[in-house]
Amino acid sequence: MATIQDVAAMAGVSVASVSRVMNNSRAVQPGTRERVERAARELGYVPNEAARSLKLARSMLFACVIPDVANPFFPELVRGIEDIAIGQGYGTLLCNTDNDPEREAVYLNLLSQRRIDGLLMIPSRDEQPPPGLIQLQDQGSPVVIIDRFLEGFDGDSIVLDNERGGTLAAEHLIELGHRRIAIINRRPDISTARLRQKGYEDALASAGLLDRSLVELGSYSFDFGRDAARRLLCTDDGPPTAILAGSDVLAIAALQVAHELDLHVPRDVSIVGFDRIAMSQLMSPPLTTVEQPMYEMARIAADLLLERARGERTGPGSLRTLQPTFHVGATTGPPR
Amino acid sequence: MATIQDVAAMAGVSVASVSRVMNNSRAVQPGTRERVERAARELGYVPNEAARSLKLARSMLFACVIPDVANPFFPELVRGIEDIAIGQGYGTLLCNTDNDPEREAVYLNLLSQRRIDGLLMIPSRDEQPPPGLIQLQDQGSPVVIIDRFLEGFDGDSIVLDNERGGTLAAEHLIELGHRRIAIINRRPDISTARLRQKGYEDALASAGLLDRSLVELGSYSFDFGRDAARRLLCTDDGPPTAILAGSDVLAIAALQVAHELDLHVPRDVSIVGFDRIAMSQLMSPPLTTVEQPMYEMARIAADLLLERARGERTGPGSLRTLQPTFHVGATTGPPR
DNA sequence: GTGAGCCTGGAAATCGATTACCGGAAGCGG
DNA sequence: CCGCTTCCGGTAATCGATTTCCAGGCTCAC
Repeated sequence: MATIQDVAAMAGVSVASVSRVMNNSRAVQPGTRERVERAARELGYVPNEAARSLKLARSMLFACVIPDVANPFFPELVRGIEDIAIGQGYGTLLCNTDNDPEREAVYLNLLSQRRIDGLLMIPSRDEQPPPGLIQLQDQGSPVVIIDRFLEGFDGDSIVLDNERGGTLAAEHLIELGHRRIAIINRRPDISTARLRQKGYEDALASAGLLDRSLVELGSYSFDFGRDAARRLLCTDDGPPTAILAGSDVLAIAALQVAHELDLHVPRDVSIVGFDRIAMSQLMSPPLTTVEQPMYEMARIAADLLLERARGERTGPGSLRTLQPTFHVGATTGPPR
Repeated sequence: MATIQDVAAMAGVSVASVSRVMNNSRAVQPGTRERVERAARELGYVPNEAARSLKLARSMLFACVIPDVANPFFPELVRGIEDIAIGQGYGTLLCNTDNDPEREAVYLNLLSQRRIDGLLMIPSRDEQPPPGLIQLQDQGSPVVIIDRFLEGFDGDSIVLDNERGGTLAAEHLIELGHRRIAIINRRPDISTARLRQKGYEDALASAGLLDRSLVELGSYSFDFGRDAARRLLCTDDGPPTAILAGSDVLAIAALQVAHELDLHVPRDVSIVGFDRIAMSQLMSPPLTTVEQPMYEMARIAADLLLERARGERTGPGSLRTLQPTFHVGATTGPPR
């Protein structure tokens, strides 16, 4: 591997000149520049980023800590940050936590060692920042928490107005004339589920339609969605005419169950999702759902990280709340 | 930020001892170890990975270069390599090329600078290795090409027996009694499409069923799938009773079109996909498809990278071909 | 008692870049 | 022609770790 020394020797100049040519950091005589560039080319010189990082005390690395890239909800987020990062010469480290605090801790430690210049994270828990996060912040790495609300976190956050999203979804069904509206949602252990639930319940309650026997709380998993939908739809005493699902994955599970029971959607049962993952629009029929603009959120986050990494932005963290957009697809209609 | 010097000073020992304690690289008196560990803890010392990388001439970094994480086909791959990598203390850099050779080149250059210890890649073209790839290999970074066959590449490759997969899919439909079988596939500009196509055509031809007017070649995109399916199914002169789709995304598009045309699947038309992406099994009905075990392929690739990175494996590249598994879902049945 | 061998710890070189500082040459106004 | 500034190149310190080499002390067998 050719080093800056080799290039300097071949070009007959000092390493300082080579560095200046490579980084355009100071004026250099055209002749010198020419010789350096030729030497670099001939030797196939590629600057060693580890050495640069060490000297410059920055890694040119962002990290994205999320539960699981294979979950259809997250890839857009990764794309968003990655697109911005590469445009500015930053690499992006991907970390899947599986919502496991231990695995998360391992990653945060790894990122600490690497002195990353920015972290975009969806925390596995939302009670309090994990120790690794605090450490990273103490080191001076900017952190943006996205999607979930993290209790006691001191940094930038970007979230969706989940409560409003829940309200929009519920009101849509109420306006269509539904009276028996079920809810399938994750148990309220994370902020997104909690707030969406509040949105649903408040809207239903103020229309006098809240029926606790039609509420199924569990996880965001496909399997829970299937189980819950089966319980709701297989009942004898009047199944619901509509289902509010706390995520698109839950909605898709419900849709599958409806198909299996030979129920027509939306004639026999209306279904509303939440998130608007890409997949929800590729299905047939396309899902009525509340959009959470993940790509956009990631871009905003990446810009925040950049500004802080460059010192263009200082001071306390900010909380930015985006408004959801409601999209009427083909899985909702008036009840029979 | 505390450095190894600070820890040494606080513990009253030399930096060598601190390093030895942190890395367990040589015996150290229990008393010394104790003092070092206490000092490290109190100072919140985190070793600087850039300095280690520089000295040790290794980055503890793998990279994964793929077209797009947001494409449902790739996340499993990323998960696979990431799971192995973190288990061995390696980080994973994610690079989305969008199949754009220029963006790919930018990334390969970035990875060169970082002296990554291993690269798992799906090349944007398969004619010949891009210059950046050669450079990376010259640097000594092991490279594994996955999924596609890269002409003239000198390294390890892992591919599926796509031709066999195509044959399996076609034979399934032939055995069910279909006579008018259409094909929707990507144009044969990359090896996967080419070989799958060959598998389809050979099987159909040897049954005397190949009908070129029922072959639609374009891209793997959802939109092309819709257009092609519409052309095939909206015709007056006897639409096909079955469709072989070159990917699950194309199959899902065809399924959507069939629904829109009020055609029942599989009664009116059978559909077979390829890849078995997670989504294909969440739909209703679940897709009949050829499985390409992406997670498994990624794990094998990661193991190869590790072995080469550690010098446990040397010598010329190998080509490993995995056999596809055929899964009968609910989108195929006998023709009417 | 003594030399060989082991154990432990420290001093210093090293990895490959960046850049502060220095100095010589050239330009230039008076 | 002199002194000041500007331009450009080089020398060497520096970032924060690892590791080689060396030395002192101890054990132990003979």
